[in-house]
Amino acid sequence: MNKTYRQGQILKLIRSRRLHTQDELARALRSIGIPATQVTLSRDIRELGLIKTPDGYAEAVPDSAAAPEVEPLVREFVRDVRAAQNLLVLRTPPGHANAVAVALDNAEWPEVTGTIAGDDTILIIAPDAKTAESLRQKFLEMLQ
Amino acid sequence: MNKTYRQGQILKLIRSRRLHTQDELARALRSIGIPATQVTLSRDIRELGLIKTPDGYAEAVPDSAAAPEVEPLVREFVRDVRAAQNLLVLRTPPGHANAVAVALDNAEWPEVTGTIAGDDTILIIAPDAKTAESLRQKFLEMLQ
DNA sequence: TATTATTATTCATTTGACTGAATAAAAATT
DNA sequence: AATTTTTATTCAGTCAAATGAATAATAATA
Repeated sequence: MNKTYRQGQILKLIRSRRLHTQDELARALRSIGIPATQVTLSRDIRELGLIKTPDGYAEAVPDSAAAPEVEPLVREFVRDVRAAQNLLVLRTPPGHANAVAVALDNAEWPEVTGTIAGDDTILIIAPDAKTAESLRQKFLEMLQ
Repeated sequence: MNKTYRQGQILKLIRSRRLHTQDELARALRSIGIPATQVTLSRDIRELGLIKTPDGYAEAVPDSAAAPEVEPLVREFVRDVRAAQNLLVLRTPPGHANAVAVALDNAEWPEVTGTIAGDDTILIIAPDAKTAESLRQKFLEMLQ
């Protein structure tokens, strides 16, 4: 069973009814044909940034929600990294730039003053040229 | 060595100089620290939709460029699929909707009249409700 | 056409992501 | 505080993607 879909159904379930424990959630999922153990749900809950409330599991307020990790996204989607002055230009396959930029924004690195994403290009504004270059190195290391 | 990055560097290389054979390309890559065999490059070239011209390998004109496969993207990114009348709503993690929509647009399925993508939501317009429902099934099967 | 050069495919191996069983850790309850 | 319930972690197994060696298929050239 597909992980992203399972996580989507977890979100759907906790929005529609109160689920207080991971075992309860496991049963709810099983009833819609998605088998998963408590171990897997523990991981899903962390990845989705869910929090446990007296009313059951709930989504965290946006800013504290689980931020996607930068490195896996860079490793999967970044085709090229170029520096120009204090700017960095990352290229991705078509349509993927935004996802990488979202992760970068959430990460709130000091080296990243801001980002703008198009369809296959991300512009990263760094504080200065030196930082941009070291940031470039950081990305290249992620790409090995 | 990372696949997406290697493919990005292949694009960069063929834009900057004429590379006539896959072995030539392999050598060019090796010189910038990216080891790859001819076998791997044969696959990369297909995935990138490159074409062989008298001036060496080149990118295909956009429309005939290699379209990303729908199924792997759906499997990796789609969290939920809902139908309403002749419309289908797909949900993805933040930032990934566009990539899936790009693949759907390129696929030019008869069941998909058009798509609109936001940040984490894709609206698919189908010709009619029946088609929308069968399309929903198609997606659910991809997700197993 | 025969030969050589180039590219694509098959098969086996490697690698990493995902998952579950067992269990440790933490929280809740008695 | 002791017990029970719930959650997180470790370790090992499974599976799919990525890759290369060998080789088949195709294209270019003599």
